[in-house]
Amino acid sequence: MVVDQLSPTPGKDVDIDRLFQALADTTRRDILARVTAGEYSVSGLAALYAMSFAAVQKHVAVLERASLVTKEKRGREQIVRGNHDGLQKARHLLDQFEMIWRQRASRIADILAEDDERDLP
Amino acid sequence: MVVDQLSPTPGKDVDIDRLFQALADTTRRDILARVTAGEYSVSGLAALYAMSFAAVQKHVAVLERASLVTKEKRGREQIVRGNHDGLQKARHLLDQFEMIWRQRASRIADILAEDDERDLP
DNA sequence: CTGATCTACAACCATTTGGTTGTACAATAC
DNA sequence: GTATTGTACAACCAAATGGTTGTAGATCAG
Repeated sequence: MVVDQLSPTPGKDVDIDRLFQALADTTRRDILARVTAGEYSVSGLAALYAMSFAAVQKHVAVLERASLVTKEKRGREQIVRGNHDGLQKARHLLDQFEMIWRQRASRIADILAEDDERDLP
Repeated sequence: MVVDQLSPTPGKDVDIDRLFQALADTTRRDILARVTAGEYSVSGLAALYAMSFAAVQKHVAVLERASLVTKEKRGREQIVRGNHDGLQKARHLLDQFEMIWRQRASRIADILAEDDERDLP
């Protein structure tokens, strides 16, 4: 039975830091949702928000560095697409926390079960 | 059939920003994992990391503001526990992105299906 | 009571972040 | 050809972040 396995890799995990950091902004989450649903050029995205083109460009760069998005040059435009793998990685991370939670719950259940045994002859 | 429903609530969602921001740090994720698995006092947590007590205290505060953790005073100690609801909220958010992805996939499937219909008499 | 422990909070500092404007260049349109 | 569009990138700025030290208040142990 595995008892303790909280941080298999101790040390800064910059990739995951970047992943959640990228998700920690409303504009970036909105961009991610849009490019996940369909294709957008950077300027097409920029037209949607009340901020400069450069600002949107930076947001896309943050998403790209976090592997949540990919860019591909098409003519003079840069097409942005959602990257499913990046998303799944984030989801997987949160699922691990859910697992830890359930492990704790079952450990508590085990303790209760041991109490029951003690009551038996 | 729902076609477009990317941002039902336009505007800064500071709660979700805080949620992912809180998750975007290795130390905080480690703290979260530990207090999700069991109980820790703030000083008990502080003993685990190569940084000052005040720094850990701040990390716990960030997790608390993000509703990922709760604190409860017990004697002179402050007990930190994982908050399952906060975690589920984050997971739910990523599940929504997964949904958007699948909607896009099925929309593409629909287009292909329409092509098939055109081929039929 | 005295001393040790646990916590809270302020002040400070370096770095990062989220935004701006401006410049430069490649690809398209006319 | 020239003009326009889409992008990249630098320089700058205010605010937030992640860390420090120091001070002060509660609570517990002897």
